[in-house]
Amino acid sequence: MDHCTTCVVRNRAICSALEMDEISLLGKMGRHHKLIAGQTLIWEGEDSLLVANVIEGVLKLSTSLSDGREQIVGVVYPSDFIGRPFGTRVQHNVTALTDAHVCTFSSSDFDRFAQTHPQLEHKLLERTLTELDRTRRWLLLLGRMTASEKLAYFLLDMSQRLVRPDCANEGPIDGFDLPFGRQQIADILGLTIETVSRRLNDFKVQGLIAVPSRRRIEILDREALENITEAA
Amino acid sequence: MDHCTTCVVRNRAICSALEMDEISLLGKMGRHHKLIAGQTLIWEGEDSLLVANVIEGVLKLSTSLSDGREQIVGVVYPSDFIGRPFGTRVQHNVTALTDAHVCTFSSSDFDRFAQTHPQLEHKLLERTLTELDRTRRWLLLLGRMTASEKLAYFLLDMSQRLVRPDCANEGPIDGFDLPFGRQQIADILGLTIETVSRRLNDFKVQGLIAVPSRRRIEILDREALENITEAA
DNA sequence: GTAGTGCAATGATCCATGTCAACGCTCTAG
DNA sequence: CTAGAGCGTTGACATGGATCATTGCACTAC
Repeated sequence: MDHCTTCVVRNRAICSALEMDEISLLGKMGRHHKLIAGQTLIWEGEDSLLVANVIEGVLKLSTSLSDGREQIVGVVYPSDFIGRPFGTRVQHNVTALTDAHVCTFSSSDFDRFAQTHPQLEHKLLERTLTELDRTRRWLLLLGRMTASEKLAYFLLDMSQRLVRPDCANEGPIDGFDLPFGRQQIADILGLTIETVSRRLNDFKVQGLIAVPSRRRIEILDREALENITEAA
Repeated sequence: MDHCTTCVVRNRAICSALEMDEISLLGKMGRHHKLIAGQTLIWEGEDSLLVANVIEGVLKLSTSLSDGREQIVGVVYPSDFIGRPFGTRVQHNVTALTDAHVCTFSSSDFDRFAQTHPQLEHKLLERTLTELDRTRRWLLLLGRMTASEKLAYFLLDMSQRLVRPDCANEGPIDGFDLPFGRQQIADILGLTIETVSRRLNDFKVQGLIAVPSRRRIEILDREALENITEAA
């Protein structure tokens, strides 16, 4: 939680995300926060509007009903932005799934900065449109897919998104560690942990995947998983 | 489907949406299309990327699985934008729910225009962020709500969004005509028509709503509907 | 009027997923 | 070693919503 107005650590994530000169952006403003897995990001002050940029780690965005039912509505990775610029409050919780490092900006600082850097708005718009598309595909998943279809889609999606940054080679990988426990998978897919467990076991029995440890998944038959999502 | 390069009809919607001078935008480019209810907007050529602005009417964005299951992933109203600027293909169908009037721009024209008008990008970003928020709340609905909760939420949402443009007075209205048939309500909420029909009837019996005709809804007990969505 | 068409409502049954409860791993602390 | 906590798995059972089939109601065409 070290406040740093003159930001020593170069914010590589934000710069590479925006394809901008590092120096122009940095040392500007921004508070760096380290979060440990499970910790929720507090939008300090309750009425101070914030925007944040993920530097390291994976975080979830979630909403709940008053009786405790929870739905994860977004998962953010390094270089992604969280929050609502331009004066609207964000209305979901932000929780670290792994240890994480984020950089927050007050909404007013951010807006002021955006005005002088049209490239920022452009990049942000592109990313927001991409996120909207992703979220809309998610609607199809939640509204119309069976548990098996949801899980197959989820596993394939993860195999694309969890590509290690150090492996520059593109393309999905067949073995990966989920940043999620069973409860979180359930909260993403709109299921219960029991159903997640059972359908995952089905896949295992059918030889489509291997689960060598709690969070490790190995895809053995990608094509079969694709067939499950695409029709049924 | 009259092509109009020098656009005579002033595109009020797009201008008011952007809070820009009408003249600056118009006569630029843009093809006007009239769609009749049920008609699907064809992104002509299949590889020409388009952006569109709704001038009049209500349209749905939908995706389907190969076996016919359909999920509506967005509903757009006058002044809303459809499509993906910046060179990505849009991946859902756009269908008119009422007779509609849209104005389309080639993606390249639109992008070129956007570069010289940073306000356009700004407004577009604001709208996209709002739409993303709305879509994320929809995830909660599809993933975690029961049929009754979904319907109550839907009715309340409609009562806010279907405010006639001529009624300048803000606030939700208690009687309105849905631009949807039962099947479309089902496709929005991830239900079947039968369930929609049954739960709607429950509300009727309980005196929460009246349904004087197929598409007309009158909310009699708003508070009760709110209680249904917010907890249960 | 009748016939036909397109939706919506209702009824009977089924099944996928939720619910509740028990059990089993694995890791840590002592 | 044992105790306990935290997850994940498995089993038995309940149920909300889907499915299938029928009926009803407007509206149009003739």
